[in-house]
Amino acid sequence: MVNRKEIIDILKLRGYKLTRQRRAILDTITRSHSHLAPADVYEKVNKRYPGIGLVTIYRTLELLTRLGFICEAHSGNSCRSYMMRRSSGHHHHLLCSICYRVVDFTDCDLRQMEERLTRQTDFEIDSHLVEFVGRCHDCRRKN
Amino acid sequence: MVNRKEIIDILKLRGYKLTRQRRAILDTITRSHSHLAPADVYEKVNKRYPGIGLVTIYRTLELLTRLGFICEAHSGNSCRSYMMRRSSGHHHHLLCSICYRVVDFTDCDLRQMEERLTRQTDFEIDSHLVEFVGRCHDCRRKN
DNA sequence: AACGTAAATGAAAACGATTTTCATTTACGT
DNA sequence: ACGTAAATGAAAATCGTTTTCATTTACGTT
Repeated sequence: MVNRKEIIDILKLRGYKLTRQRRAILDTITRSHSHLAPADVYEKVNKRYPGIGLVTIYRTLELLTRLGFICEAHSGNSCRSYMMRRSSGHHHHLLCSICYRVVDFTDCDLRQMEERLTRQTDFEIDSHLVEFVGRCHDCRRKN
Repeated sequence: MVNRKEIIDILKLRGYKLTRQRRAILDTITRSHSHLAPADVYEKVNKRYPGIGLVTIYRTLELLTRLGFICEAHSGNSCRSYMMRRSSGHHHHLLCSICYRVVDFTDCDLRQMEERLTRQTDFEIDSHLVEFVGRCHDCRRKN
């Protein structure tokens, strides 16, 4: 996983300014282990660093996604929620539907499936989307 | 796959009225082999059956989803696009990113993956989302 | 075949999420 | 400390979706 320090270095390197707002958003997303919709990020950020606009949240999320530091989830929360990219390479997510916690996993057997599908359908497969949704240990115990 | 006739019978049976609009929308979705965002459905429907409102499209898509006749795609087109449910049981989609064609596949090895993840993370897994995105034979040839 | 009724529709308004615009502020190299 | 281009915030615009409500329609009953 890329840590906050490294991200800041890369931002500098690429000529992006290190603003109070970007620090705050990075800090918040790094700290959280959930997948967060833009509005969630806004709320969380403003608790610790008041006065940061929603527009800036959107712009920063867009930037961090473009640079590959965060990635999207499709199931659960909202159809467009973000979380830190913890594993740098090819990986997928396991989402808790109660606390929005995210667990990454990298070892997927989909290559075989992909090859089989390519053979059977003559598609040239470019990408795949895999997410598991469940309830984590802690949330199950609380219910 | 459930055909148009069967769907109409089930609608009647459950007390839903068979309106011009519902017929038109069913006809259009059944005919198409792509995944369609609500706006796409609206456009297609109105080519053949003019004068059907977008609101009705939304309501009918909601109904057909609730009854399980159509299902959603998350990748590609829009984060919320619909297509006929062709296989009735557990299945997944392979989407063409150019013509929006959809191919269903049922045999996935995810049970094993699910079990492994359950063991490793102590999540109780409720569902999974799997989609492959690629370019189909025809679209590749055209480029 | 006409009637009555509840359900379905359409138009407009409301709504929520996201994007654009533009004037002001800020980070950072000089 | 200064200058400049980039970043921000507030407001407006835009887009997709939902709600409201008056009108229309499908369909069971006479």
